[in-house]
Amino acid sequence: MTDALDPRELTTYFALMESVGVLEHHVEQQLRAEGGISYVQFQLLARLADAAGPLTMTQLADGVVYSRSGLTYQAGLLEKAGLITRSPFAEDERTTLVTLTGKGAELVGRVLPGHIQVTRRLLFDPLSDDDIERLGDIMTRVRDHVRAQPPRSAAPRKRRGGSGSAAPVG
Amino acid sequence: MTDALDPRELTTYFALMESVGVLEHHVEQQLRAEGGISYVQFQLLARLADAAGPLTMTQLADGVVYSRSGLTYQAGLLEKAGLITRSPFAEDERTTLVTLTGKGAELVGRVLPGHIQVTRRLLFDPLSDDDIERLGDIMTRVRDHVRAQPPRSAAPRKRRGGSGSAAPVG
DNA sequence: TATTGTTATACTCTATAACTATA
DNA sequence: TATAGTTATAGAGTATAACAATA
Repeated sequence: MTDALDPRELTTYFALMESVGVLEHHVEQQLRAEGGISYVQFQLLARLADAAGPLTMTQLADGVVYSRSGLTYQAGLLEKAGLITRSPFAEDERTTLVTLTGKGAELVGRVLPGHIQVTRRLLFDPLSDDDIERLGDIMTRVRDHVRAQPPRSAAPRKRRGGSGSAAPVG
Repeated sequence: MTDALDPRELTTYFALMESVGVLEHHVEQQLRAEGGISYVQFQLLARLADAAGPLTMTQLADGVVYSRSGLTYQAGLLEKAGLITRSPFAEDERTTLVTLTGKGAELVGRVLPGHIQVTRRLLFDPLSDDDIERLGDIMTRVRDHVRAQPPRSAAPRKRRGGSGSAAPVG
């Protein structure tokens, strides 16, 4: 449990977070303008498109939305907009299955090219093919690692840690 | 302007965004619990700590907050909490200088070790030293690239693009 | 008892536009 | 005219807790 702050790690971390923050902001604007959806909504739709079949609410949420209620809220919006449908799952009646509609798939297809363009312009432009491959390799490993991490996203923690929490600023 | 979707780029991009999303969420929780601040607030304080001197509001915001009002809001909270002070700048009286207080510096110092720990556990654990160095190199280039990008963050765009915008989901 | 999902509610945060003041 | 910052306000999004229903 070394506390020493490796400056190389710190630099890497801050560059990563700032870059992704700016990228995400630009991507949000593109999605909002061309598709009328937020980035979270895009992630949910894209995940369904990728799955090529229905997902349960929990599967859908994992790594995207971090509270059950937030997920229900987003699913409600997407359903109201006709982009997904929700239906019961006979084999486990607690579960809700989420299916991408044709309209939803169409929206993903319509929005993706511009999305890619923004990503190219901001993220890939200054990188070589080798950089991209290496970055993909690294981040795939990180993603698998964080996915394997104990605290499941949609399952809220119960415990309130022994040392208490600091007084909030807001 | 190629629209073709290079699958390698897409994989890289999605892995990057999901990883950082999860990392940011964990970091938010750590900051909230140990320091009572949000990630945006941490970024602002850390930027001031790094600058080792006052910054203007605009310099402070760049790449962190994307609207002037959002910045004023956050600065208001931080000032109320005694973590920063705002003062006029004699050489340009439109400008507000933001200074980190001792309490603010103390908070950054107090929160940083746990912050690093979370980052290590989620981001750096599955990476080799060489990966980290390469990732740092890549993301530093990307950060410099996005910083150089035309649309300055705190300066809102005026134009409303010719093709109009899509109907919002919400 | 644990898990899946929904609802109600309170709160945080962001963005838009209108405004002030200085360059 | 353009830039720096503030204010008011409205809207989106998130989290907590209480709830119902199934495993």
